Formats: sequence, C-alpha cells, structure tokens
Amino acid sequence: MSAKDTFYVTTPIYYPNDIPHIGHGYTTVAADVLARWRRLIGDRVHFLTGTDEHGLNIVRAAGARGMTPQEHVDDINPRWHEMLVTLRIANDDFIRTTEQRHTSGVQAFMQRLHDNGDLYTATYSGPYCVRCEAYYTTEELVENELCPIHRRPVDRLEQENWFFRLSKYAPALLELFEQRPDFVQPDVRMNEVRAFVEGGLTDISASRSAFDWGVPVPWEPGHVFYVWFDALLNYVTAAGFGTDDAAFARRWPVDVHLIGKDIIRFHAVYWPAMLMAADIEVPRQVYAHGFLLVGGEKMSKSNATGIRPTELVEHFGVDCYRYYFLREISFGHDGSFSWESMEQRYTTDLANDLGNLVNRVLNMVSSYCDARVPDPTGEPGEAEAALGEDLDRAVVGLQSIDRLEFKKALEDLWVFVSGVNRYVEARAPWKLNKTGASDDLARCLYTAVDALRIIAVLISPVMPVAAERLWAKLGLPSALDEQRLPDAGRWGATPVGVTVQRGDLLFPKLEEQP
RNA sequence: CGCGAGGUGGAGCAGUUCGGUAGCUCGCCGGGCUCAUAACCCGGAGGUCGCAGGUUCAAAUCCUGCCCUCGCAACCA
Repeated sequence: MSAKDTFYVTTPIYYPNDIPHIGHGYTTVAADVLARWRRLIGDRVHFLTGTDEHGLNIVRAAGARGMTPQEHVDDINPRWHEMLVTLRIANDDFIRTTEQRHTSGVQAFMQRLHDNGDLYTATYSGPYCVRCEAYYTTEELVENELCPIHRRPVDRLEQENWFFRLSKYAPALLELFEQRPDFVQPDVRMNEVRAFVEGGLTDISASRSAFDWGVPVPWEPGHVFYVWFDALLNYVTAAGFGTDDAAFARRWPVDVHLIGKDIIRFHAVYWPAMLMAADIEVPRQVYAHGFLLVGGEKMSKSNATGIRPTELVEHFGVDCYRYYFLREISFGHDGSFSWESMEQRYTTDLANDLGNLVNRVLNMVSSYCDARVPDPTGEPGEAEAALGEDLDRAVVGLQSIDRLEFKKALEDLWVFVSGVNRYVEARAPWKLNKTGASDDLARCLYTAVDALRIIAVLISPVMPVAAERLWAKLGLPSALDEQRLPDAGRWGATPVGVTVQRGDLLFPKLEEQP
C-alpha cells in the first residue's frame, strides 16, 4: 500500500533572526551523520533542513534593521547556507517558508483542517503596541507593562482568530504514545510529553490578523496562519505535499525529526495532532536532543557564549567539529562545550590514535614495501583474529547511529582504531623487516592497510573530509562514495599492489594558542 | 506541595529499564617499544556510586524521606 521507499530525516527549520551558532550546527551535523550513515548502508535518503521566515519576530527583527521582512530574510539566508557548506552538510533539500511550494502546500493542508471542522473562530484579547503593530504576551512586557521595543504603554486589543481544536486530539495522542512508546525519544521526553497531554490540552490559536507577514488564510482575507503552523508544515510541503504527490508518497512519513528539547511540544503534540486532523500519517519518531552548555550555562548571546561554528572550524577543522560534539556528549542529554575538551579530543583521538596510526602504517609500507600494498602470503594468526573481533564490535557499534547514540557508535569505532594500533604493536613489523620474515611482514602490512581502508569507510559519515583524504592516500581504484556496508567493511577488499602515499598528516598537532 | 533532569575514584561521563564481583576517556605512577605526529603498547594507584532509612541471600540499580545543583513553565537547536 505505502509507496514509501526513502529514509526521510529533518532538522528543525531555523529562525533567521540572527546568524547560526554551534547549537544549530549541533542539530544539523547530527542529522547529516544519520543521513550519511543511511546512505552508506544503501538506503535512499532524503535529508531536509531550511529556514522559518515568517512571523512576528521576523517582522520585529526586520524593523529593527530598517528593512522589510523579505529584505531581512533574504539578507540573512546566505549565512545559513554558509553554515551548511562550512560543516559539509549534504542535505538533499533546503526549504524557505517564503517559497511558493511551501505557501501553497500550507494553504492546501490548512484548508483540509477547515473543511474537516477542526478550525473555528474565537476572540483573542491581549496587549498590543500600536507602533509595533503587534501583540505581546504579558510576560514580554517590560517595566510596568511597557512595550519592550518602544518603551511606551500598550493598548489592550481584541482580534478574531482562527483556533485549532487541539483538545479534541488528546485521546488520540495518548493512544499514540501508548502504542508507540518510542514515538518520542529519549524516554524522559516521552514522559514529559505524556504528562503534558494528560494535564489537558487547550485549543490553540492558528491565525493572526494584526500583521500580514505569513501565509494568507485562503478563506479569510486579512489573516495569516500562526507561524508555528506554517513552520511545522515545512516537513510535508518540502516532501511534496500539495505539489508532488508521487514524491510525497515515497518519503512520507518522516523517519525521524531531529529537534532540540525546547521545541518538543510543537513536534510531539501539536504536529501529530495537525496531521491526524488532516488524515495524514504521523512521523515515525521525534528525537529531542540536549543543549550545549558553555561554562556550565545554557549558551546565549546575552552572556557572550553564542559561539559561531566557523570559529571552531577554522581552528580544529570541520572533521574535528563534527566528531567532537557527537563523541563528547550523550546526544539526548545536555552537554558541555569547552575549548579545552575539544583540544583534548583532537589531540588524543584524532592526532594520536587515528592520525598517527595512518602515518605509521603508511610509512612502513613506503619504507619496507616500496609503497606498494604487499600480497598477504603469510598465514593469519591470533593477532589477526583479535583485530577481527575489534572490527566486529565497531561494525555492530556503528548501528547505534540508528538510535542516535553517536557517542556509543564512536566509542566502539575507536575500539577498532585502537585495535589496529595494538595489532601493529603485537606484530611489530619493524622487527619482521629486520629479521627478513617477509611472509609475516606482508600479512601484517596488508592487514594494516586493509584496516585503514575499512576505517576510512566507517568514519565517512562523521568525518567525510578526513575519510576522503585517507582514501586518497591508500590509492584505491574505486571511489569512497561508492562504498556500501556491509561489503566495504569486510576484510580483503584492498587490491594487492596499489601504491599508497604517505602525504600530509591527517590530523597534525594543533598550534599552540597565544 | 508547579513540571522535569541530575548528584558515581582528581576532571568529564557510562551503567540504573529486567538488582548479582563499579566501567570508560583524560590526568597521575611504573614499565615496554622505537615504525610513527615526544606518538603507540602493557601494568598500577585512586571511588563506603549525594544523605538517612527500608525490601532482599544480594542495591549505584527497587521503595520511602531528606539535602544540593540545574533546566523548563507556549514560540531560543
């Protein structure tokens, strides 16, 4: 029945009020690693990210810069594309909610909710600033009920809004949570969401009439849809809903929405309810990761901890950036970023363990075998068997990526990296070379190079640039991006006789900081 | 009684679902190797798992109470 044949993963669409920080990079890299991993095991993948360009906050941010909303988002948008390039994100699509394919899809979707009777009108009353031409919430007001921007008294204004019958879907949501406890992950988030729904849902406002920067409500001139309805719908409109039914059928439902824990309610409560109302299948999973902490505190612009990805990439390189956050932090939990811990990861894991391993192996092949991969004539022994076990563990461990357990996956992968170092130590090819044990030497160096080939494949989802560089060093005739697991992770696929190049260090030691 | 998370060797963490010799990384101490980016490999010291009770043959893990830290409370990944 279902035509779905594509693994579909999304990031949130980001709010381009400002330029990206490492928190945005964190979510995006995680999604990219998952997408690359699924491609590596042979899946057709659709990886979506984008920007959420409507809403009152955009109007305000644009106004503060003396721009129209469209000018503002057009100006900021390139910064987000730059982040994707900087972090080597291989997304298949990038949606802006100001695009026609999105707005028409939103209208088609919301029309369904309207036709089904899940939208109704009611009066909303709240503080309103005439200068801003915008509503505020009581919490947003400053200094005795003043507008936070103009510092002047606000009016109290009423407006007719369209409301979504969210409350109607509480039983169906609880049923969903009951049937599919992994709908929301990690478990703590599921519990949180369930408790929220059990506490009772109130209907939510779905339209605005005080400003026009949004998707117009087709049946109600002067109204635009509330920005969260607009934003959440990117996941279906970008997949083809309302514009390309065939593409939509192949992708939907989404396999996993990766989000930060702050927007869990929108994705785990409002979003499935909206889909139910439109009679569309709900996502397979919503995964809310933790926050990055800097100096023990939540990162923010106000305490000067809003770090830009480019700062770190310039110093550590993109591979280390991608590796560090996923290796250092348990994805579902909050985790601390520090320059020192990142330096340590770079030095120990990347330079000492992996980079040095590559260098020492290729150096020996160059010195002892004229840089050509030898024919493994010697018999495999205990050392090879032990190394095989390490590889098995790494391959199994990598599948933790499917559960978004990146830390576990990389830990297990590094068991293999360490294993190759242990293997080299156990076989001591420098001694074999001296004693003229050429069969054992050939077996050892072939195995070591073969291991490097496998490592290049296995690290490629996380460190695509380093993987390509390593692959190039090995002089292999095939292309890295054509490699697929499990075949590429098996022993013996390295052709005998290819010429390796030692070349530059994969991860040279970092320069001392001034 | 608003909701939630966490408190494990010097630091940062895993383990707690389905109780059974406390594990990882870094740091520290000692040894080995010398192919390599002063890298690599081996061994060791170091913890009454926040506190107090309870259940059990057995608790970091289950139950009760308390202390401390930190998030969230509708639009910031």
